[in-house]
Amino acid sequence: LTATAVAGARLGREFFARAPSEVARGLIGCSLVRDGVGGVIVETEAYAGNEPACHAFVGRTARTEVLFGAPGHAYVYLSYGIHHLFNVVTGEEGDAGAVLIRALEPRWGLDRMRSRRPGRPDPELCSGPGRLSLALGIGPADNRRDVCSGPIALHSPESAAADPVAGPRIGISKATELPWRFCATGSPWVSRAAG
DNA sequence: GCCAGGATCGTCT
DNA sequence: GACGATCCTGGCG
Repeated sequence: LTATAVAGARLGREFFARAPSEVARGLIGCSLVRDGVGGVIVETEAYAGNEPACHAFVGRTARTEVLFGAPGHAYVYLSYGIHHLFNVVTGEEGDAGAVLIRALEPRWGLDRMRSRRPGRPDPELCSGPGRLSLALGIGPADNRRDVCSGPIALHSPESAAADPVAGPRIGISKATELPWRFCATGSPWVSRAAG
């Protein structure tokens, strides 16, 4: 088997200029690739500026400013002092929101992923937001980067996929009632089985 | 297989 | 000075 090129079109600014929950749902089945290394998105979460689980809920600060900015830019932040989590800013400028990419089905550049995560079996390469950042080499220097151009790219699906499964977001303590986690139906590559 | 606990640091009060 | 949008390890059964 040979890895094939990404088939779909690169997502443009307008794709991200919508409510975070719509973008999160729409990103399931799309691909995320950085410098030839990446895979198919199988798990996302939406965060909106008007609900307390979102970092932007506290308003504009040095860290959250990017969330209020133009859609289609990366928001990368340090979680628990250890892991860098990759998000894409959504909504019109001035309207804070983002989508956290939580898991990928690894597809391109597997050898580079494995060398970045020595000793890990393939199912653990990208099955979590911290894990996929390691596998793709995403770090703090990528914060605010435009994903509509440049080395981090998102592409539309090669073919239409089944509707994602929606459920509560993981690892948060506020606004847990919102069903804003989306998983590809039946995918074994998610960080946890979909509810 | 499951669960409890620890690592580690930027950001905000 | 407290708190995480997480991950890994080790103990136990």
